[in-house]
Amino acid sequence: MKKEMEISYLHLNSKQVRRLIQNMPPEQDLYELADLYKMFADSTRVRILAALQRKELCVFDLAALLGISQSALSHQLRILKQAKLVKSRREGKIIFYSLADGHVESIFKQGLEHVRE
Amino acid sequence: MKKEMEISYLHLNSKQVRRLIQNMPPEQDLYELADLYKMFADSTRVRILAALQRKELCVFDLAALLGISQSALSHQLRILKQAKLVKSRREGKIIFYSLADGHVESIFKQGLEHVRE
DNA sequence: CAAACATATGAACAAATGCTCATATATAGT
DNA sequence: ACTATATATGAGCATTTGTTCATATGTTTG
Repeated sequence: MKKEMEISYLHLNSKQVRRLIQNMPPEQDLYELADLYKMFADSTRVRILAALQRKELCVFDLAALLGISQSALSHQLRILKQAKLVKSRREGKIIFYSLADGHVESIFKQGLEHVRE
Repeated sequence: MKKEMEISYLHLNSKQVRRLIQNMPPEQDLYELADLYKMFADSTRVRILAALQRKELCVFDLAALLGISQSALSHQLRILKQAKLVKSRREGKIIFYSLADGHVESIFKQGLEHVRE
């Protein structure tokens, strides 16, 4: 009987690796995680979210503030809304966007901490 | 003299919006933030990072574990390494990869919390 | 209702991304 | 030195992504 080895190399059948597989988050969660972070993976969207951290803003102000076209902004807002990261409310002609919940802010802050070392 | 209005619409010159701009994180940080989250924005990379959360693994085991080609994995590991999210150490022919620091884990967990509501 | 304003959307296109295939590099064993 | 093993890398390709341009939708005002 060989005794257990401590290396993991080519040990896909060993207890260690089987346990590792079982302890991994469900595949589904990992795909959703990637989808969530995709929202933060574009500088335009990150800048939008950063601006909305302070207060709600209308599309026109957001576009001017970030220096991007109304159309590009609108496309990105739609994406962020589908991902439930922002919400909107209408007031007459104007539509105000704001962050959907606190998670966005905490994800944001966590990332900044890492970036700033 | 008009008195201050409470709506923000078309108020790019107002105090409110000027303050908002000043309070935003520096542009540079936002670009780096997007680059950081790009690493988490692909399901292959997320799965790699998830596997490495438990323990270091060699390329061969990782590929088998995740069911992806050695080449695809190697390309992604290079990307993750350049982003300083993983590190590697050689032991003979074998190269073991592990997470570079605790930030990866906390970013990971934070995202999962959001995904799981 | 017509005109002006605020935002949304579809098509088209360029750039970025992730994979595969073939090949290169590095190490170990004989 | 030769071969096998483990990992890395470059080129090519298909897919995805973000933008622009033109146009559509919705809302207020005269």
